[in-house]
Amino acid sequence: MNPQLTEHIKQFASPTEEDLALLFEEVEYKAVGPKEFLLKEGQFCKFQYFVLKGCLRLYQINDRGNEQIFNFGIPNWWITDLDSLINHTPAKKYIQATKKCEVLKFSRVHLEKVMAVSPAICNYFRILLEKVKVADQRKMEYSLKFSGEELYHHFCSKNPAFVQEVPQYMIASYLGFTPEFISKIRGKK
Amino acid sequence: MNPQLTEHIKQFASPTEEDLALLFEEVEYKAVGPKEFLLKEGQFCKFQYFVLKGCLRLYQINDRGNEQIFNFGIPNWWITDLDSLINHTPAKKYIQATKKCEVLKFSRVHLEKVMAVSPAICNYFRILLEKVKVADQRKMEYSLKFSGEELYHHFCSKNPAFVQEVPQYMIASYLGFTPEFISKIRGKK
DNA sequence: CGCGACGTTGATTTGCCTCAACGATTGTGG
DNA sequence: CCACAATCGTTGAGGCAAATCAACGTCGCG
Repeated sequence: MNPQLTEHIKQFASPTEEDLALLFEEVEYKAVGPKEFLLKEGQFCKFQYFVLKGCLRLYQINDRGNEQIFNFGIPNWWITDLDSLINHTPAKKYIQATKKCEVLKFSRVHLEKVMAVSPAICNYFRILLEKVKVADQRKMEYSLKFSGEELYHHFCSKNPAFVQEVPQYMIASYLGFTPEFISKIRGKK
Repeated sequence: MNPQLTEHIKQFASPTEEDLALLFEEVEYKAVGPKEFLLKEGQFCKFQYFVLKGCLRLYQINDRGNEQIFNFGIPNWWITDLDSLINHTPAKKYIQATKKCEVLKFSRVHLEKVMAVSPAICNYFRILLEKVKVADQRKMEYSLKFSGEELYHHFCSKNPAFVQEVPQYMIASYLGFTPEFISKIRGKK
């Protein structure tokens, strides 16, 4: 029964004590070292991770050998490879800690059981997914209406603390740029 | 109690008769003419639409006056401006029929009431949102790993029927291209 | 210290956009 | 039923933003 996650759930839904008891019936606390992997390409993803501390990234290596970062997992957020998780296919992605992390590890099987009976927990995840959808949509919107330079500055202004914490080349990858391009933007003044 | 939507829900969840009765307690069937709007910029979006027939698009006009299409609403799918809907802000987007359509109109207030008490209906929407997330993620993945030409051909091969049904410039907008660019790709052979 | 990871800088290339002019098709009113 | 406009698609010339390629600087760490 982790207070940090409990608190997070209560921000969006109103679980009963029973809901929470059921949810935490099966959970594993896990400390993760820097560069450690929670998922590698080819594995079947069977878990969702709630990030307590640190930062992880979900990425993929494309045909040209370049990394492509889809999401970061920051404290009070979830990270998983949803495609592999829900379609029961081998992952094409990696989940890796960018620094020392602490996470809660939930099996998908368990979470599905919980969601089937608890409207509160189900609603919690639904609401998170809706927020994710809005965020993704805004990202698309910005990437079309801003120039690369504007996009980078916008991202930095919205996430001033975050950009300090991860290497620049990961920001580049997340925004869909080359590391050189970011470097040139920064060199401009 | 619409059979088409009932059938769709049962593909993903197991609602009781009571769940369905509650859901359909408040719903409006609506015929929509070509180019008719279900939402315009500046309005507060308060509804989610289930598409029975036809095709709609969710789009936005950006600073340079260009249309930017985020989603299409095709039969057996939902369409709404989620950002406006969940954040209670004025919409920056339009929802417009690309042809003659039939939709079911549900108010968000009602759906939230239903989801609060029915795990089945809540799970239905959660599962759809998960699928949407996976689809969005794949779109991002492709847009980075494919060239424009490959992206277009990939889209056409995955949606052969759909590309026949909507004007080419909408496909262009959805994929993030200019109409001229698509035209040039097609001219290549 | 020396190596590897990360960042910088410059020269060059390229994929796609912009702008402009010109068909083809549809539909609408006279 | 035709004239005309509006809508949609095509084609070409030219430009630009960002990628690529390559070389070098810098920092932290075993």
